[in-house]
Amino acid sequence: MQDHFAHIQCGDCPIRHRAVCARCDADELQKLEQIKYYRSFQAGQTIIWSGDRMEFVGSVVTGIASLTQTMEDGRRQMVGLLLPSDFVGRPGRPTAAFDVTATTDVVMCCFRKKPFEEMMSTTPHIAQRLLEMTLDELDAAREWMLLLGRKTAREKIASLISIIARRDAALHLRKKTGALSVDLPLTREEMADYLGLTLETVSRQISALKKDGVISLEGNRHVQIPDMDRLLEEAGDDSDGGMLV
Amino acid sequence: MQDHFAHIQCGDCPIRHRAVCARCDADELQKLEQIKYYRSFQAGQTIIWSGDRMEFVGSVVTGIASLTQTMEDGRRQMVGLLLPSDFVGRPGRPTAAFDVTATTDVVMCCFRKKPFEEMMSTTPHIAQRLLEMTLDELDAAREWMLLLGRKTAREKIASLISIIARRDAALHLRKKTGALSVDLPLTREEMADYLGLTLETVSRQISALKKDGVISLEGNRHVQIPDMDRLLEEAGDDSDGGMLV
DNA sequence: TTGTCGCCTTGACACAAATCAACCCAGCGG
DNA sequence: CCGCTGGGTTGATTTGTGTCAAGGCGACAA
Repeated sequence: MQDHFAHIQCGDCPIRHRAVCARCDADELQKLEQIKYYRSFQAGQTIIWSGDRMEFVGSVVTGIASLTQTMEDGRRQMVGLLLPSDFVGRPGRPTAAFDVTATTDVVMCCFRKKPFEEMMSTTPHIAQRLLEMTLDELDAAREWMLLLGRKTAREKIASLISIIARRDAALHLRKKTGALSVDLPLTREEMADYLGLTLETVSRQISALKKDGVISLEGNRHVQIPDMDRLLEEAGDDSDGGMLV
Repeated sequence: MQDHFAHIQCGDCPIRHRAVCARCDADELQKLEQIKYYRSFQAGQTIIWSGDRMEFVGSVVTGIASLTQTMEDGRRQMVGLLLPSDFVGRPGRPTAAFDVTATTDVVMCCFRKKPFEEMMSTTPHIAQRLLEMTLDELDAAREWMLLLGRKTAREKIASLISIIARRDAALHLRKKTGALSVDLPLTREEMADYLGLTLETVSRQISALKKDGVISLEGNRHVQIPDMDRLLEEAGDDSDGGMLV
């Protein structure tokens, strides 16, 4: 990925925080150590409610969390998927704008918000780093708007699978050639909420892609991708670069 | 609006740049004056092509511009609407991610990118300001994802009208009580591209809302809103706060 | 073993929105 | 005056997804 993803490991934390980048010096890292703590959440547990006062910012260390929005009548839309190393929080904002839910068991590395914000105002490159990350998220959200507004159900499914495959590959630093396989970290219903579909349509389209040989399944969750280019073509994706989920 | 929208006028520029806020001192403003210039665009003209190298950042001064994405087969999705005072550009990024098109005649106040970025790295509050603005845009994009993924055509139209009314009211500092009226700055087709619909559906739903007395029309573009709460109810909107377009 | 539960699949049918098509109207230039 | 063009409306029909309903499968507990 691009150089702006350069990041280093933060103390004894097993993941690399993208917000705490290689530009941080030893002093800064030590300050971060002092305000950091870990929190665990069980699958299904709500990490943050929309509108809640947030007392921390942080990164996902292990597990998957999702950002969702719900209408009064129960219609739900997932607006973001948080994978390990993804940043959570809104520096400079007192409250959360969306629900954050643990999809699997989740461990988060949190920084107390107040001191983190103080660091931000004295350490200009942290604000710049966060700005870059937020711009990436904004691009991703806008890409997703194209998917939600204009793609067919089949294209939506193909897009989702290829994006998870890409993120997965980036995370595990696997090579991108040959046959890939991915574990879908979401239930059919969660995929539906992400894609603006119903779970039945998701199921049907996955079956259709399987029947047409675009993917093959092993169990319900494990997907093999014999030909990534074919999948991308099904996704209707011209831009196969840069997209974050 | 919230205090983070606090902003001051920049030199002789007729609008207030939200990125150049009250925290800027005289020195900083003078630096900005030196790197600023104006550009005009005609309605329909493309301001920036996706992928182009961008040599400036700036704000819309007058007119309306739109951020769009197009698939190879021509399907289009508008991913943002840029009204006067909205910021354009991606500090820290060399290229544009989406097409920017002038919907009406547009005047932009631009800052040369390189010196602007240099100012950013020496003036921490500008990066923080931009981070806050980008977080707002991200929230708006995510709200729009709910609209695109889960709302009906009727709800989409009602949402669009109420959002334009709100932005308009904020811009002109009108009071929000009593009957409102708004000019739709978009053609039916542009609305369709924004809402993930076809222009025929847009037209039909506007007619339906008119028939049901939720809005009334004067010409094609001018909308009166007898009862804003009724419109918000039609929009299925719980959160009537904060949303930017 | 049997029952239950969560997750998933598949079928039949309904319906909202897309598609295709005709037409209206205002503005404008010749 | 005319015809033309761009934007907008409305109708008829098709179609992609949603909705409702039944059932499969694996995990787990009694």
